[in-house]
Amino acid sequence: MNIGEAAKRSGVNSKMIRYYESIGLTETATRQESGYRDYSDNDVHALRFIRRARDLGFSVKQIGDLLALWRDRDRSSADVKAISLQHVRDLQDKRQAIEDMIATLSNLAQHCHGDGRPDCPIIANLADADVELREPQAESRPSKAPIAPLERGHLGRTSTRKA
Amino acid sequence: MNIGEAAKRSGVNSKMIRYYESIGLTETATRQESGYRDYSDNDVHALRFIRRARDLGFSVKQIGDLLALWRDRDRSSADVKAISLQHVRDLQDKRQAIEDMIATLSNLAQHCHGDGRPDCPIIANLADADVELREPQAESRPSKAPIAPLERGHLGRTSTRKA
DNA sequence: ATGGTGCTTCCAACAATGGGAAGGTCAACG
DNA sequence: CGTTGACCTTCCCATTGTTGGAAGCACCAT
Repeated sequence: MNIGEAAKRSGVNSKMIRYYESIGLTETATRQESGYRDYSDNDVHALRFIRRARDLGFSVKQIGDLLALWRDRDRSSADVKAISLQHVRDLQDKRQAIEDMIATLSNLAQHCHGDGRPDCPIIANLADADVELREPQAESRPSKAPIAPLERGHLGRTSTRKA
Repeated sequence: MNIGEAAKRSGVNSKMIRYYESIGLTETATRQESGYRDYSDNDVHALRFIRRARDLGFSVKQIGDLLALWRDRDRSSADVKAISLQHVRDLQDKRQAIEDMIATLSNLAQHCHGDGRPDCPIIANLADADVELREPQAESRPSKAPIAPLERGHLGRTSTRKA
């Protein structure tokens, strides 16, 4: 079948199918006489495997490892589990980083009037991390908590970075 | 002061400082007679502002907006709050996506022996989403839950994508 | 003057994806 | 038969934010 059909059936679009081939994630597709790439049901199956793994947030590199294990009938399930659990830990780290950001920013936003006046604790905090927040609108809170850490370093960005 | 010193004081490295200038996020730095960029305490302040915003996961585009508001003494805090709350929503979406992945993958991993045997529900699920999991090791659970959704589409990847 | 460090610019790469141009193929239709 | 339109091919470019390097000046200390 043509690449378009394979794309439709696998849920991976043509562009990506060619890309995955180009980086060696999938085997080099056989060609029809026309020069068109030719795909079998088996190929579609592999593409679906890739798509599912991508949906689970696996990197292309990890998927390569998983594909190798998939093809290896003698693999040990421990190998697969190790990759997966490592990925789960990566995801948990990301989640934590995001949650920290949400907490800090929500806290700041909560203390921002959000009206026409220029005073804004969010801006003030970005400009100078030492600023403290005034007490919230109408809540029982110690009011003097020096807000979130937001010190230096650490992995603020969500993007995957080189380990 | 030289760029290296500004980098040290702001927590933004030289490479990034030049980059931020090149994309117009910061103003064009004045030059010393040597041709070296020259930075004032004020510039360092702005760079710190940028770093904090990056730590909170704001995109460069958003930071540009926040910087404009920072410089505008007549800004309304509502504008700042709007940007921030939108960002919080973006972060929450990301967190949700990640949590879904964690849930699915943890579930699969939990059902994987992780020993030398080749049977592995993780691989099986990637290969064919219809496979069902056998009952867990030793837990009270309905055992027949057709595992996580992981249907098609949606935003599986964590990376920021064009809206 | 010589070395080492810091600065300059420019170019490339990463990951994963999308957009588009320029051209060849195929099937269907008049 | 010819043309149209949908599909395929390769190749290049853009994205986002960051890092790496190379080649070439500037500065400071010995």
